[in-house]
Amino acid sequence: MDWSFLAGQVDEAAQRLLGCELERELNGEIVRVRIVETEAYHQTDAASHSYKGRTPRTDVMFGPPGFLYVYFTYGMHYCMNIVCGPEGEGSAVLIRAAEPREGEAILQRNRKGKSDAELLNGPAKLCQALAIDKNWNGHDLHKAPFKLIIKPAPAPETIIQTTRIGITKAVDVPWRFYIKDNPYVSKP
DNA sequence: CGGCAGATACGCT
DNA sequence: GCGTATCTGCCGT
Repeated sequence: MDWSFLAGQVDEAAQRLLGCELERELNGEIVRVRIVETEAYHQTDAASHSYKGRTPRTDVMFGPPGFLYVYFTYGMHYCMNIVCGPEGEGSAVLIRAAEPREGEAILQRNRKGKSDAELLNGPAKLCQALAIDKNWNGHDLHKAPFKLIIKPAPAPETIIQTTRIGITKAVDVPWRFYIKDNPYVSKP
C-alpha cells in the first residue's frame, strides 16, 4: 500500500482520511467502518502532544506515516491517531468519528449495547468499539498481521472545516474536518 | 436534550 | 502536584 497520500501537510492528510475505511479483525470476524470526522495536530501547534518536542510518549508522531499513535487520557480513555506528514515532523491525525459499515453487532457488544449513531461518534468511543488500546501505540500498519487495515477512498462530497474539540490551547486553529450532514459525526 | 460532576492514571513541571 | 485531543449518568427543563 502507498502511504504517500498521508505524507504531505497534516491538514490535507486529515481531509484525505475522510471517507476512508478502517477494517478490523476481531476474533476472526470483520468490522468495517468509514471515517467521517478527523482532527489534525502538528508540532508547531500548541494543542499537539508533539508541541513540546520529541519525548518517549510522542516519539511515534515523528516517524513516517502509516503508524498509530494511541494515547491514554482522563484516566480511562484511549484515542487513536494515524501518523501523517513527512518523517521527522511530529504530526498526526486524530480519528474522531466513524460510520458503521459491517459487523455492527460486534461494535455494539464492545459499546455496552449502544447502537447506530452512538457506536463511533467520539474518539474514545471509537477506540472502545474497535478494541484499540495502548498495545496498539506504535503499531505499524504496513506489517502483518493485518488485524487493522486502512482502505483509501475518493474524497467525500462536501467537507466542513472548523475548530477542534476539547482543547484549551490553539483553540482557533480550524483543523477539525468532517463530512457535511453525516449523522455519525460526534458534534455537528 | 442540555448542563454538570465524577471517574481515574499518566506525562510532565 | 496538576492538567488532560473524554464519556457517562443524573439532574433539570
